[in-house]
Amino acid sequence: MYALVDCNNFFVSCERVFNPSLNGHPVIVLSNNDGCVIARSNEAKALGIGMAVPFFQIRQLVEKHQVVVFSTNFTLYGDMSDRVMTVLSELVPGIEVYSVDEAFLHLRGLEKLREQVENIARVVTKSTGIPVSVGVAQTKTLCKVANHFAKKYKGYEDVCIIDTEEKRIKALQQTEIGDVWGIGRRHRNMLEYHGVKTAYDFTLKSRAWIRSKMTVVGERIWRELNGQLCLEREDVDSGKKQICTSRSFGVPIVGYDRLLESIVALAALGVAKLRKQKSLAKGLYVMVQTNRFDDDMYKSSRFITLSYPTSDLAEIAGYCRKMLNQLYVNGLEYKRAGVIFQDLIKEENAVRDFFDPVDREKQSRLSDALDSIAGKYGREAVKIAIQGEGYQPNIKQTYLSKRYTTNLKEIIEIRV
DNA sequence: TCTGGGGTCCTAGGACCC
DNA sequence: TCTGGGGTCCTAGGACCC
Repeated sequence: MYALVDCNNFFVSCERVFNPSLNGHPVIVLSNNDGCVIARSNEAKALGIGMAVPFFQIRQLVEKHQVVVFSTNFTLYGDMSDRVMTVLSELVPGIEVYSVDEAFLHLRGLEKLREQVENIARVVTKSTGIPVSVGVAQTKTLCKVANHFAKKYKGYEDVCIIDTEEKRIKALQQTEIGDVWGIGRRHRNMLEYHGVKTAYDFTLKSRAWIRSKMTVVGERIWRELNGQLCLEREDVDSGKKQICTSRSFGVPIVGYDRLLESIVALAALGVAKLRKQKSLAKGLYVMVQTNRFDDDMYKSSRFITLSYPTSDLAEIAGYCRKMLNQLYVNGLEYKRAGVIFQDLIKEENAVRDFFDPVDREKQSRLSDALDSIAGKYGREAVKIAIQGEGYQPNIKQTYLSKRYTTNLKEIIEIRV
């Protein structure tokens, strides 16, 4: 049996841990640039504040109901996520971290299932302050269904278990097709057009029909809902397959030099992630874009395959410049840019090439030195010249909370 | 005025090879 | 007149997720 543990309103819950007076009040967390809503407390949901709604559209509502607003604080949420995952991994034989606020657990046998799972939830909340919901079933997709019920209906007390055929059918009959994991807006419309309203209707269609309409992706969902496990264990050690760093700019960027600085700064963030998982990139992708809500939006990208895989920022910055030369159109206001590293390989699998013009040993020693300085003094301490002095992240964070758990200067204060 | 960021997986279709 | 066909690799883009 699998269990899906999902942190309730995760980012809001993180803020509440350090600010318990927020309990019972409507709270929301905003995306980068304070652009739109990415987390809501139950009270905020009850006010009708939707997910991903632009902040400016709900300003009045926020003022009227005194909704407490936070800018996104990923340093804090990332650290809290690590804590939750650590606690979970100590409680069960196997864990697959699926996202910042969710993990699939491999349960210990079937005995006292409910007791076992309730205990997991209790321990997590007690040791981290984060409330969770748990869905238990035979397949991951059914766990998602169960989790949905655990969240939706008070009666389950945060734990829903689907362990009989009867419960499976009943749960699927009460699940709208659009709420099934893996069914997005497109497929929902298509399925509803064909009379498939619930998850149960979906399972009654023939496998061949599903496959012809939705490829193997749909077929997997169909099998999982029917109780056949097909989303197997993820390879935990594999690391990310691509690393993507992109930003929207609060203030648009004009001019080649500023844009290049921003792109290299994004590449620097990506390189940090790349080096952390000890990978090298063979493919590099750079993207620039003007305002996506304009009719005449300009969006363009370039991809190159590197002759020699690397994680060296100076070298990558050189490629960024080459690609930007091809992408750049003078006079535009750029609102967004991104750098993606693809075709990642592990450092230890890199093959030294006789014709490689770069001394990789030396380059690697330099990068290691930079990493260790960054480790002590922060990523801002050392930069390469092309990043420029003037580059600011250019991000609005009006309602930022403190980094309670990772920065000594911002540690929680207790007054008595 | 103001509209996120980081991922995964799959397919179609072109290029190229034998 | 008749003008192969199968395999593989690559890339762009769709769809979805949190």
